[in-house]
Amino acid sequence: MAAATSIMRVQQLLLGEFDRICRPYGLTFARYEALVLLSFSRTGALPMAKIGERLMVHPTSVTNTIQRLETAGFVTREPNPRDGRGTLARITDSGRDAVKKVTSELMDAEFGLTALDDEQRLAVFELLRTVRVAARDFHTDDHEH
Amino acid sequence: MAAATSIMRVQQLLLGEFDRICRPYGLTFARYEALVLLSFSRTGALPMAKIGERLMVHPTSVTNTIQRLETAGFVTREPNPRDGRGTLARITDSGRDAVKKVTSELMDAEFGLTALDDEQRLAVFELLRTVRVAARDFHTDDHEH
DNA sequence: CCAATTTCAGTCCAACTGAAATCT
DNA sequence: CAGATTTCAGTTAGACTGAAATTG
Repeated sequence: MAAATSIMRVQQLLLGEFDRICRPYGLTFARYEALVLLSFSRTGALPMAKIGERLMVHPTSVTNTIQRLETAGFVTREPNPRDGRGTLARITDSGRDAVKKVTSELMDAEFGLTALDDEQRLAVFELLRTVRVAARDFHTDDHEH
Repeated sequence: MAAATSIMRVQQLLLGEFDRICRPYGLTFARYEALVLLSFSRTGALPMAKIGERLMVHPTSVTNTIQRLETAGFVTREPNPRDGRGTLARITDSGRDAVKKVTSELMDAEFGLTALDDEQRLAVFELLRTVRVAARDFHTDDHEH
């Protein structure tokens, strides 16, 4: 129980710090995550469904997130040329700029894990990677109703 | 960054499983946490402000949480005899029963960390304890005043 | 008077459900 | 046609702000 509680609590601490850093840029951490995903994609654009799958969020949440990012000028929407049903979200130059600035600040804050050295952070990552791999095994298909 | 991302993601996985277990009892994980805090207190009752401090939640969130737990019959409210400004939330027998059942189910689910053995869970706890201590999230003075 | 405790009214973000529109 | 993709309307939980009432 102590391990699970610690994860919940540290996440709360991290999210607070991340949101504090994101706020001046008109972002929340959830929106920043979507921007990062787009910034790392090959073409700078991804289908809405793919974004939801990668970030493990509900399709309607993707619509909401992208709509807010579009209002802020950080992404544009365009029809998916390869699937008439779909929409692509594309990161703008302004969006890439915001990602760069926020990421830089997050790195300055050492991602909220200032209390750990590099080796300890790696240990956390490796331990939790085991959990994530196992969880994906149990949720191979999220699309059933 | 990978460590921070892992913590965020595993928390998401854990919270989903915890909420799924809590739901049949009319609880969310946040309300369950408040009940656990009360169940472990010496007298079964705590001031609202103390609950918020321990769970690191806003005073208005405590009011909201306790109000819902009261509606469900899991806590009662009473004036704080030691401070006329204050209110005590007291866990009921029904609340203790719910905590017992949910905790039992959480233990059966191994707290969502089935992929880790005992030693690994301890490692996670120790690493994250360092982070929490730095963030002053550990209350070594466990006695109420 | 000032500070602390709690509550209320209302806002915001995000996850969700159910349904609809559009397209494969 | 069935199935996939996205959006819309509305609900819910929770965190927050600002203000008020009460009391120390």
